[in-house]
Amino acid sequence: MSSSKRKRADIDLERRDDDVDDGSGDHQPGEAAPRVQKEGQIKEGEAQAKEVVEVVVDRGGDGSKEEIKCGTQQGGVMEEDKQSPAASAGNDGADGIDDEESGGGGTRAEEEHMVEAAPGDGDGDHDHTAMAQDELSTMQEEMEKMKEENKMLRRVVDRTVRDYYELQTKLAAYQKQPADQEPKETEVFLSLGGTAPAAAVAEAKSKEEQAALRPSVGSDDTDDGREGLGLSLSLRTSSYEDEARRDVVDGGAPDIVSDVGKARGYALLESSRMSPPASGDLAAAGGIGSQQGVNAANRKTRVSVRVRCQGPTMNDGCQWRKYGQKVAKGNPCPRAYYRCTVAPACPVRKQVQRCQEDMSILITTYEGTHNHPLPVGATAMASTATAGAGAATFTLLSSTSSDAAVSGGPPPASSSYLSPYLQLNSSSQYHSSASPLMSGNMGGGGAQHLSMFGHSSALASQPATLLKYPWPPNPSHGGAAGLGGGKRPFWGTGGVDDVRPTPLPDNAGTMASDPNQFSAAIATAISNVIGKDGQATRSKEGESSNKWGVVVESLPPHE
DNA sequence: CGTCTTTGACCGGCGC
DNA sequence: GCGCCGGTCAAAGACG
Repeated sequence: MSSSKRKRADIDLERRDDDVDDGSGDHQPGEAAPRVQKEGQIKEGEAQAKEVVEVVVDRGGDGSKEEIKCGTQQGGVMEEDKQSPAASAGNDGADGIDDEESGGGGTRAEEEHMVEAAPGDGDGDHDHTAMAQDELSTMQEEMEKMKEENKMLRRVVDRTVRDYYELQTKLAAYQKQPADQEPKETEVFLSLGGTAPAAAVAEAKSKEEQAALRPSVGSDDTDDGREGLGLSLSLRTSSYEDEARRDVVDGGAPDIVSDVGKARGYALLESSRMSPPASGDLAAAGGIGSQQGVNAANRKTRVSVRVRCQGPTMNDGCQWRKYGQKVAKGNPCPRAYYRCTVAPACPVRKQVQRCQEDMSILITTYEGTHNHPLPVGATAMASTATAGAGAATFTLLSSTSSDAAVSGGPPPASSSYLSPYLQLNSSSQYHSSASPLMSGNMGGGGAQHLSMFGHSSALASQPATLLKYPWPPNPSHGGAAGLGGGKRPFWGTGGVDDVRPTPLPDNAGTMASDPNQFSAAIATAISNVIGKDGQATRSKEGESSNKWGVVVESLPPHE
């Protein structure tokens, strides 16, 4: 990753901080439970701040200025403000309007005041007055537009929040179903991209929702393929075999690819749990004499992540050893098999395969549960472990396409269902912290489809400070530090030292600078949310906020 | 020299 | 029972 990219991430981060302050007031990180509530409460006010954030996201996501204008109008103004200081006179006013608007103000009088004041800051020339008037009228029009958009956004957010809570309830109920009553496994599809996976979209109800929502959310976009980053999550039941097949099929879904083709960050997560692992599974994993025996248990937990990635594999923070490669039927691209080498007996494996339709998309499927402390940077497989263990840990992780990877953070103790989204937003310097436009029903047998696509980030209020320590500040996560076996740091470039408690901008920038990292983080987040059982919502603070290893070791007996 | 990747062979599950 | 296919093993080679 280039230094320029990193720098931009830092800048965005700062901006975001400001935005958060403007819009959401002061949220304290780590208060996840109240946070959930807060989401609903601030949703209206957040609509504005959201958009600001969103712009930053879009820009970062595509790394081009053009992308920026795909954001909301407010965002565009903001961007101009940033990019061309020369035009700061008018833009400052616009910026101010943004703030006023978010605060519920944004009246015409205020607007005039702003605009007139701006030139005054310059030279105060009378000739500029006429120009200012023109500008004023233009801005008034923009304001009207913005207001309309805001209304739409608020409606969307309202609905989203309602849906979310409804869904959350259903999800909890669903996850509490006894394993033996669940012959089918649950799949979770998460996609970061312009659109939801085709398979997921196929669900009628979800489709409806998306159809209804997308226009409103994406209305600001000037180009279709660039809806920026979207996040969609679907949950459904299916047979294990089907899932395996879908690994290929989904990847090949034309509509996905087409959309993905333009979205920088894309990830699809697929989490499967045939049934909760027996309590002995981990023990077996730990003692793995025969991996075969363990595999059966391990396979109960599968997480598939699709990330647009140029490298042969995405760096998810763990160490892997390739032990095989095979050309799977239906996809000419060979599938590589990796084994976790963090611990000698770790049963976790992953399969990496390029998407047939879009070679730039890497489909990584993690399988199994780690039997060792995980590097905080571990991505989906970490989540797998967590999910399998039923622990409510969420982590942000990184996955770079090549070397360096910074990872995400120790979960806020909360680990509430919402936390991932919050995390998502908190870390989405570049990626859309979309308003979780969740739709669909958990209806029996049916597919649940959660989609968070688009632009506004209903959850943007989450303080960026959550990212301050994407890794446990506590060196005792030594699992991570030592996980490389002393060979290689999990975070490529600088080794462990580099990633220590560096303040927010650094790591956040790193993550933000790599869409893949973020995608993987999201995947992990969602995976965790889905993977954990209902119990997870209780958020066993001590454990979940501890390190991964602890989580793994504290498997609920009933699991 | 140790570690990792490559690659062909082998094994087990599944469908016909 | 047979063949296909996915997954794994293990020897050989590559690399630092």
